[in-house]
This record gives sequence, structure tokens and C-alpha cells, in this order.
Amino acid sequence: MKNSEISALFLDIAKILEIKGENRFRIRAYERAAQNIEALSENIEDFISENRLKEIPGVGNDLSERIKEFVKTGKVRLYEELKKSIPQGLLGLLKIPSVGPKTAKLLYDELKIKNISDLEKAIKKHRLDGIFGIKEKTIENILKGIDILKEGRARMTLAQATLAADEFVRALKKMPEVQNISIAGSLRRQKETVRDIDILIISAKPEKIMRTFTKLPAVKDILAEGQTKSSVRTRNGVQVDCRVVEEKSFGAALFYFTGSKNFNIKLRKLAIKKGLKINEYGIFKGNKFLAGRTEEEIFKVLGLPYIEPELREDNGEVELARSFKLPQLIESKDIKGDLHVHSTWSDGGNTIEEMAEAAKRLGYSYIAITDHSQSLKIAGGLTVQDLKKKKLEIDKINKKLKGFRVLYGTEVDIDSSGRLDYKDDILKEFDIVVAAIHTGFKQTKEQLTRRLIRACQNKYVHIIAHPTGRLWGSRDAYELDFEEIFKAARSTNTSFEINSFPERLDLNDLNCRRAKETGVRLAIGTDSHSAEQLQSMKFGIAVARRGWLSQSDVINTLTVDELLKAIRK
DNA sequence: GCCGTTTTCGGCCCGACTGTTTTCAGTCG
Repeated sequence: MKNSEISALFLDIAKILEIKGENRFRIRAYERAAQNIEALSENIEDFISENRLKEIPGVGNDLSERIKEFVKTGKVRLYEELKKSIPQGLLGLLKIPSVGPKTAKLLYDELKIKNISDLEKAIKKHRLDGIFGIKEKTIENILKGIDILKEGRARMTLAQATLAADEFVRALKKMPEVQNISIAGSLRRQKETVRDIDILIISAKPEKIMRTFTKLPAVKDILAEGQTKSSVRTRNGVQVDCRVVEEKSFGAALFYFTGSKNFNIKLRKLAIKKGLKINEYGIFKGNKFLAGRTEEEIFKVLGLPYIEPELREDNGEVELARSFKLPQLIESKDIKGDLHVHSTWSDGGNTIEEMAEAAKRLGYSYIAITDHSQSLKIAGGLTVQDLKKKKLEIDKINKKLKGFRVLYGTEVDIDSSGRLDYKDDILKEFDIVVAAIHTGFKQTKEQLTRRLIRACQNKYVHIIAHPTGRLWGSRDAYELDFEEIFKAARSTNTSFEINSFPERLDLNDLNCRRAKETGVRLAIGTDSHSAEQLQSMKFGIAVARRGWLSQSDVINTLTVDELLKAIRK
């Protein structure tokens, strides 16, 4: 994908310009364009071929030329020249927390330090001592920064971050001084991975909160401790930021602390145009406080409807809000069933009945038991003989359960040429057929695309599961031509899954949005292998919301009768 | 380098914390 390459290149350009002390607005322009390009839901090549580059926010004459240059030649002259103008490795110094462009430049100018190992040696030999502007504390912070960098501040999955944040929230909530507490930041925006955890608290006793926060048992060291704002690092290497404000500023602080950065900038600019100012304490006209207690009030003063946190990425949502055309996002309560569930018939940990009971307790009215198909032996795939017995068991359970339906399903394997693991006369017996790729991930983009399109074309396939195969932390998404695939899906009435498994979240938010724009419907499934895992539906819903989906875009918001009718081919 | 219901030129989001150079620049989010 060229988008992320260009985005990374622009960020590098911005960093070099920073080191060189260039105009900060020029730097900001490269950063902004980089972020917007990264967030695009289409390939940048399409923008070029349709002459639409300048439609990307932050891309004007110059940057569109650089993008074209990169796609055409694989290089950008400006970048090559800039790279030559600073020593190799110097960019790496910026990765150290507490070391910014000014410090990096100072270290190079004074001591010819070009990379992290130079820096470590220099510190050991006390060569930093006596340099103007650097004293003991700075050196200490640099060492701590190198330590943090080496330990690696990896991103967590949304599920891991949710757990980590809950631990802090539970502990802080116990304090009588805490009047209200909320998660903010990218976790509140429900990003699929999260780096830092942000917590916002209302209290009239901020110092007390800060003291307790920085001394919680999970805290390994304190990165900063102020009167209203502190940062700590946990034993697991997670950074947690905590901010305390007064009650009348809670909405403004939540707004500010939730971001995204580009969203905040956009709305602050909008405020300026109206003669207003937004900061974390409120929205002001001159010195006059207009609102701040809730986010809703702030949006109202700006003349906007409430924008859900999941949408706040400056991806076009502000423009839609201004014309009051925001989508009504899907919610947990809209979900009526789970369409991807395993049982002890294949590699699940609970029986069909146990899964059904658990689903019923969640308020669902149906689940599809989609065990693996015969060739997936490692996961206990079902033979045709097994299927007959399983069907009988499901019929029996359905007679027993009131107001609930177990759908007879399968997660049928798509083989390396796009053929399915059961013959059509078997497939047609199922209530619901979920098809997925489990092997042959290393094929070319064309081959993988063809496999999925062939699967869509099968008369009995209703849903394509975990379409890109990505497993966060271990396997990248394979490349697919989604334009072709979604076209095939639409014309064959095939739905695509949002797999809610925290390491998958596949499709992701951007592809959901593309699917919706192409007219493809989505199915949110948990791929549960135990009753417990049915809970991960919330992560799939998070992806759907970030992908701008409404209730009507998702098939498992339908009643079981509507569903079975809607998926018919 | 981008951008325009006050502008095609002159602006560009806003504030907390830290350390160091006693009044503020650097870094971060």
C-alpha cells in the first residue's frame, strides 16, 4: 500500500525540517498531510488517476506533486536531499522520549552524536557534562527515555487496553474525592490498537488524586507529576496519563483529551472563525465562559450535532456534521444474534446448548453454530457424516429453547483455488454458510482476490469471514483488491464479516466504510470458541462504529426471519 | 506548505509540565 509509505515519508520530511529549524507551519503541513493520507480508505493511486489529490485535506499544489513523484519514481527528490543534509541516524534520536529536534541538534552540533549508541557512550564518558542547557536531570531523563524506547512501547489491542484501563478506573473510583471519571484518548475513540491510556477525573482536590494515582500498585515509574496532570508507566510498560479538572470543565476536558489531535485542531479553527476559543476548560467568547460541563454543550455552541468519539478522526465527519448528515451509528443493543460461533463439534470449548444459553443471556434471539469444515483437520473440521448428527442435535435444542433459534451453520474452508470444502448439495442444507480462507496466505494479491470472488459467487455462501487474515502481532493482512471483491459481493448479495476477535478485527474500520460505500452489508461475528468469548462482540461493534456503520448496514441486527430472507441469493 | 461565509496574503489550536538559561524554550499530547 503506497498510502502508508507516503505517509511515513512525509513524517520523516517533517522531522528533518524540525531538526533544521524550519518554519513550523511548513512542518505541520507535512504532518497533517501524512495523517490524512494514512487515514484514507482508498488507494492513493486512485486519487492520482482521477486527478483528485487536492481533495485530500492538507494536500495542495506542492504535496500533490511530491505524491505523484513518489508513485511514479519510488522516490522524492526533496526527501533525498534533506536526508543528505543531516547525519544518518539522527532521526533515530527523536524516538527517545524527552529528546526532540532541538536536543538532537544540540547533541550533534556539540558532540557529533549521530545515533542512540553514540549517545549512550557519550553519557557514560560524561561528555554531556558542561554542555549549555544540559544538566544532571536532563541526562537522567534521556537515560530513562532510552530505557523506555528499548523496552518498547508497543501498541496494545483494544481488548488489552480496555482491561488495563479498567484496573486504573476501578482503583481511582474508590476515592471519595473522585466525583466523576472517564476514559479518554484513542481508547475512548475505540481504535483497534492503543498506545497510551488517558483518564480524566473531576475533583475539587486534584493534588490528592495525583498523589494517589502515581502511587497505585500497577505503577512502575512516574514520567511526570504536576498539580492537575501526571503520567506514569506501568509494570507492563503501558503509559497512563491522568488529568483532573473542575466539574464545569468536564465536557471541555473530555473533548480535548479524547482527540483526535486533527479533530481538535479542526474544531478549534472552526471556533476561531466564529470568534470563539476552545481549550480544555471550556468554550469562550473573549473571557466569557459559554460552556464546558458536557461535550454536548460545546458542540451546541459550535452549531454542530454531537459527534460520537469513534468518528472524531477528521475524516470528513466534521463536514457531515455541519450539514447534519452524520450517520446514526450502530449500538450494542441493535445486535440480535451472533453469526460466527464454534462448538465442541469442532474446536470450540462449549457445547451448542451451552453457547445458545450464553447467547440467550446476552439478550440475543439467535446464534449460528459455524464449526469448521472437513479439510481443516487441525481444528476438528466436520465430515459429512458428522454434519447429519450435528443437525439432529440442533433440531433437538431448537425444540427445547423458547424464543431463541440456533442456526445450522458452517465455517467452510475456501481452498487455494477458491473452491469450497463441501459440495453444493451439502452447502444448501445449511441455514447459514460462512466461508473463510485458512491456508495459502502467501499467494499473490490476484490469486487471493480471485479466491474470495469465487467464494462470493457460490450460490450458498452468505458471509465471508475474517477477509484479510490478519492476526495482530503475528500476521499482516494479505493484500486484496477490495474494489473488485466488494463489487462481486454486492452483485451476489454476499455479506462481509467484521470478526470481533481482538487480534483480528477484520475487516477493519476503513474497509468497513469502503464496503458500506460500495453497498455491501456487514455481519459482526465473534468467532467465539467458548461462551466467554461471545462478549467480544463489543469490539466488533467498535470497528463498525469507526467504520461509520448504522444498524441497517449490519445483517445481524435483523430478526431471524428477516435475516434468513435477506441473505438469500 | 495550506487555505479562505471577514482573507489569494497572512495567518496557522492550545495548554501542562519540566528543567534551566530567573523568564521561558522544549517536549508532549
